[in-house]
Amino acid sequence: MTDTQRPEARSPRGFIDRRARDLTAERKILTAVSAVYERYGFEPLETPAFEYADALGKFLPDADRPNEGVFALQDDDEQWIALRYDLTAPLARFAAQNWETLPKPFRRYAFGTVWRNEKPGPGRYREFTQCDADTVGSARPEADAEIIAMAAEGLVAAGVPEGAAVLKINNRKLLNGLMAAAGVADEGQKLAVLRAVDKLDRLGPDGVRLLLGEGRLDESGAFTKGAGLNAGAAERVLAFTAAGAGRAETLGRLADVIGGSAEGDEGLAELAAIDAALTSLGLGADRAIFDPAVVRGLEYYTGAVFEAELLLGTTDDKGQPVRLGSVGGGGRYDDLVARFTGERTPATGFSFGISRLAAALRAAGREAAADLRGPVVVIVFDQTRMADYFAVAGELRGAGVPAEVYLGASGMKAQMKYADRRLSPAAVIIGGDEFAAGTATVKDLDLGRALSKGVTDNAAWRAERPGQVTIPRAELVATIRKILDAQSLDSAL
RNA sequence: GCCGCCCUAGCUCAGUUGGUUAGAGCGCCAGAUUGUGGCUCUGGAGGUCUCCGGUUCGAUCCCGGGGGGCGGUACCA
Repeated sequence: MTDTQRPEARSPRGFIDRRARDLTAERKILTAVSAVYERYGFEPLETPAFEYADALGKFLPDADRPNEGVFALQDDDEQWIALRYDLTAPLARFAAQNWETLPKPFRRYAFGTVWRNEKPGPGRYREFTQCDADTVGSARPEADAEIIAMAAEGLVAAGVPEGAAVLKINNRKLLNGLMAAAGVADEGQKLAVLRAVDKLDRLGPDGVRLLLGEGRLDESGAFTKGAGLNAGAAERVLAFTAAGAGRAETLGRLADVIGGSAEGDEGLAELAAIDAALTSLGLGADRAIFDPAVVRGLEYYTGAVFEAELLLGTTDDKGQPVRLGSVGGGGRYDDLVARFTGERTPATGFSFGISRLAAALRAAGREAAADLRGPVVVIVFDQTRMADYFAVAGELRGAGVPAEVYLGASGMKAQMKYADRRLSPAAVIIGGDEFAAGTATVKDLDLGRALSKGVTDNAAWRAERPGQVTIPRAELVATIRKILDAQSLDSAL
């Protein structure tokens, strides 16, 4: 094979490899959040990674652009199938397909990988994990409130300290009512207003004012066409987005701004009911607030919308402050199942972006050091005694201690280095002396890690053999157990 | 998608106003230390200077295009 024929070892754009550090953290979050969902009475459901493209809805592949937004391919029966881009659309399909036999309302949670064929950015990939819970078949605002409460509890279970995250709640009907009152009837104009409001956190009121009016010229020189509202209507929209305060107080302020549109009043009533339910579920304004500036996606939400925002201050690899922003979101989508059945079916749900949540927690230094632990390494001192070494590893494993026999070809020095690099708590050394005496030498690597900080002289360091004890073979497991119980990795690192 | 910037060793980056042997730090490997990781010292390996084409006696450097990355913007279920 020549050089030019060799493939380059690289992962596709927007896709990343994730190692133990990330995976253990994500699994923990997944397990914790799932447990919360189950405690609220949601049953697990797994649906396929692929769906027929028309079932996914919005991004229908056509001959020209089959992969717009989704990863799609044509099956050998000529039908387009596509990788799911979230867990809600497959749920809508499942609910429609099995509606007759499902207990209603149907409450399920699901987690899994989703794929989006779009431009990757920092912390934004084309493949990631979501954990999602939905109630299908209940129009009650309490169903929304319960989803919100569950999301708040999920955050705590995932390791977010109380007070470090907030659920922001809004209702599409308010925005619709506002626009009706402001005289916005054109659908395109409505969308433009929603997009403008969605940018409030990034551009501020002045930027949004421009986008509500004629348009805005950004620093790269690109011009974004605005919604074309007149000044009075634009100010009315801005006043609406600024109405956030305490939950009850926000409701009062919004009532003033929206002023009696039928749809707006409906939205207000729903929010009032959500407020009451949240209060009885024990969620105060420190954990769930009304924020009129929350928009979420444009397409399918019909009522309440929610967003989970992390408030932890964090920095990236280079020490730059990072805005963590949203780690999950959801809302009410009363029309999604109707796409299949023709019958309006109320539904509401919430999704966590697990990878993003895990990355945020790691960035905030909330990662448990125990996640990084390697196994106890049994040093191969004598190639002819492999059976004995495997017996030692087996004994440790039997006692529930992760352990492995070194399977490389290198000498003892390299084996010690290997154990160190794996962040192993201990190494087991059994050589000629130990075999003869019926003993084992156990080296506490954590202790060495801690002591090494103050060591400058290599000869003395080696002579001392810190944390190393030779004990009767029968006491091996107990000795290792003692080292593990000390959990000295934190102080060693 | 559009606009701008960038791409030299595994990583972070020097450097060559186009000239023949391209550098550093960190990391990696080995020895000092015959059965012992982290400190120190010594040595070593590692580069088609992102790729393809053009200009040139000669291109890592100049020009064009591709790819990848970063930032802004648009979109974001």
